[in-house]
Amino acid sequence: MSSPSAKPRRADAQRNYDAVLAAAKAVFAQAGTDAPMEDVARAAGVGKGTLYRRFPTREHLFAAILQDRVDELDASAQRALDAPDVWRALSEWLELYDRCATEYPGMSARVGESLSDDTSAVGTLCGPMKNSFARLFERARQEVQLRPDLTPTQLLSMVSALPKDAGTGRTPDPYLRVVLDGLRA
Amino acid sequence: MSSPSAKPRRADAQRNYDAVLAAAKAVFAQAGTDAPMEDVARAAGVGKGTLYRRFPTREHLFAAILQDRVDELDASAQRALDAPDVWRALSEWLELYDRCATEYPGMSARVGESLSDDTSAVGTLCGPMKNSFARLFERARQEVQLRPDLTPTQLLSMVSALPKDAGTGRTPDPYLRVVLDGLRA
DNA sequence: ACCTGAACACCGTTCAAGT
DNA sequence: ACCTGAACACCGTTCAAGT
Repeated sequence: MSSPSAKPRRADAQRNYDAVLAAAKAVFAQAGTDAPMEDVARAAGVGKGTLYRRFPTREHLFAAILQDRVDELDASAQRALDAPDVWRALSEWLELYDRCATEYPGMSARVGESLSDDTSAVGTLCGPMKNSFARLFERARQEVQLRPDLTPTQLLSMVSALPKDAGTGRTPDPYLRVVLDGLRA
Repeated sequence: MSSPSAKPRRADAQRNYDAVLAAAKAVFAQAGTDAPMEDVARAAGVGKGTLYRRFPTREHLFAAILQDRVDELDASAQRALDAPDVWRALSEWLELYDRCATEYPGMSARVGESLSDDTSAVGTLCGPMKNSFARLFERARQEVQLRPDLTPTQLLSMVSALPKDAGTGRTPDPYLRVVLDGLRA
């Protein structure tokens, strides 16, 4: 979809970028989003300086990790605009959104916090997706009564902040169901 | 209500305990729950060692800070058991709960995470309150239809995790309204 | 019994030296 | 242009020395 902000050029730099990204996914999936950056560098087989050169902050790393997922969600929201049952499409999209970072402990909560900050790396990454979702949300308003006191972005923040009970991969998530039911005016 | 776990005996120790607690409230209110422990010690006018002697972990400090509020909530839940309109009482109690730590940025999210861990300081502190709330919750079930797939503690975790939009002290919180509406089966 | 602050450990971040 | 790891900084945590 959209190209990552500024990919490095040299071959070894690209290799390191990829290695760090892959290592970060593995480390954060296993040890959560608070895992030491040092562990990521080691797992990638690069020096700490290289890690920081490619990803100036932890959050830049998160944004890179989420890139593909967010692009998919963006595309999915656009497709949903033409769905016959918009409420159903909205619900299903939110189920996808709810799961999109569950393999990284602590990630969803972080996303929820930075989502409405457009200056943050994750906030910037999510800009297009937020716009697509907002359109879907507004269209859903025309079909079903949605409560008027919640913006689309607030809804996303709320879903991101939902507890993620370990183990119980129950589908659909009871927490999300509360939100979906409560969303209707 | 219940007495704090193990208060120190000597006068100076007691003074330090109180000073640290007061300082922690001020510092965490101003700089959030991630503020350096060092800042708390300095604000209290004690050495770092004294802080750690009284509060072995950051979370013990949180538990001490929340003590009074949680006791009040506990008492309030017990009173609510006799309310004429239990659903209304439940709603109002959850509004209190929702606000109970808002002056400390990041605190609610932390409470939500440790709430179901009975071995944690905050989880232990909240034990009695959780029990009182569970009774209120079960009584509400008899009056109104509540969704069956959510335990009382899950509900509390969910409310604690709700985004706290800075500035807008809107009452009642739109996020909580979503939860309350979505709670009815 | 309790207090203090120096000492240690850990980790995020920077940067001089090297390729 | 990029990589590396030593160096620095910050802060949580411990503990020897002192009252």
